[in-house]
Amino acid sequence: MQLDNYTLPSVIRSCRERKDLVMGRLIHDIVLKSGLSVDHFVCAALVDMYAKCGAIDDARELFDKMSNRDLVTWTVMIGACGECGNANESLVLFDRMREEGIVPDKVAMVSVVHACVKLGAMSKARLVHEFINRNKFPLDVILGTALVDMYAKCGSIDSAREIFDRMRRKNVITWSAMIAAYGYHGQGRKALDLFPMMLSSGILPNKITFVSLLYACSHRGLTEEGLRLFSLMSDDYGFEPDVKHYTCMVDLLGRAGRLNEALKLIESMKVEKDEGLWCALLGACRIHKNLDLAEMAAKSLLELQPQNPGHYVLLANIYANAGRWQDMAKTRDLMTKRKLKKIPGWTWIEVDNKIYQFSVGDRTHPRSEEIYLMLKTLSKKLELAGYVPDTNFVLHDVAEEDKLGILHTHSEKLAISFGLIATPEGTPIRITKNLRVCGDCHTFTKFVSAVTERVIIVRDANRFHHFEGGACSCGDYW
DNA sequence: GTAGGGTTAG
Repeated sequence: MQLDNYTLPSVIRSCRERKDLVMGRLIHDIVLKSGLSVDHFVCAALVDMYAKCGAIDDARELFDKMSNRDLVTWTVMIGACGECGNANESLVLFDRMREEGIVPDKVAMVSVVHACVKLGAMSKARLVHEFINRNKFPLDVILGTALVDMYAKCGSIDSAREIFDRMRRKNVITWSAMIAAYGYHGQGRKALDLFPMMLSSGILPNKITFVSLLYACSHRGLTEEGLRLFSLMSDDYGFEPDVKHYTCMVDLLGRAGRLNEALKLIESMKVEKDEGLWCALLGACRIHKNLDLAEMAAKSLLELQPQNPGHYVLLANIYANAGRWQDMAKTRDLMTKRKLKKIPGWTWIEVDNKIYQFSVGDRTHPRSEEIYLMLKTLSKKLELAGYVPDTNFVLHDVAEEDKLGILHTHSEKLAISFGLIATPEGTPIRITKNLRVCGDCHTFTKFVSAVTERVIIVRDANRFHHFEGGACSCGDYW
């Protein structure tokens, strides 16, 4: 039989679902020979298939070659850019789409909202929200949930809650998103308070709801509550814990210093252990300086994932904190031998709707002189207030003096200094980091919030930190 | 009769 514009998209969708790029390319060849390569449905399906299989360049090439792109194809491409780490491009595409006269619908807006989530850029988030309001898009449960997630991940838990409260219809995903949001903003109590509210509104939790609840407990040190929920999950709801639930529990017990119980729990597991689980245990060993257990966790971790430089850095930091310099050097050598490099840290800050990016020791910013001057003045004030730089967080083979220099110019310190000179006094400073914030920068930022009387909101790779008056919302649990 | 959308650990 002849293939047509109905059969081909279905076949292409199967390739997408199975992430079968080889088959996908084969079908693409068939499309080219079939004469259907100008069909909307076929093309959109191909772009989507390439994007979801991680072949973003192929998706883009095909997209650029299309002569008449319709709304769905634009939406697919906008979503693909956001997903593959180029959320900025998503927003650029969104503008271009409208310039070409294509009117977005609510599904397109979800992809745009999602790009803002990835960017973590509050001013963009507000603009997109205004656009949604101006064009009177009804907040259905999916677009509403996306907005809740967007505001939370851009740093405003209050705006997220406002949207949440205004949503007429909420489902389990909406509730879970809000619970998770309180969790990563360090407001564990509020996360837990939502649970009975959710139940009384007739919504049943799923396994993800429980991950979010347990996460909220571990990040606030709510140990007993977490243990109760963990039992409740299987006893009352019949959910067998998966590795994510165990990871939250290891984190919960580990942070609380109950490392032996954490280890016992791991040993009792019937599901497969993954690197995240060992990471949680290793992180707890760092906090509580348990070197023996750290080495055991690190061994399992590096067996499972020998190519992740972050694991070596974490272990090396643990050794450094314990003054075990030889072991630290060994860990670093192992990294070199395996040709691994520490992932460079980046920090972003938005000022006047523009995003500025900093790396360690960065001098590319046009106001570099002023930034470094601010950093210098600031450091003097902080030291008078009692701040002592912790050079254990520098993993370079350099003399102590140089270490200070490197630590001093970590990307988050530069971004904060820029924030201080480029925004009005008293306004909050929001920054985003691609890695976890380092211990020294965490202390530094606490002092800055006290000395400058600014609220500083930091989104790192894991969670949010709200610094105010010399303290952090994470309660130093991070 | 065909395509695009939201939540989760470390």
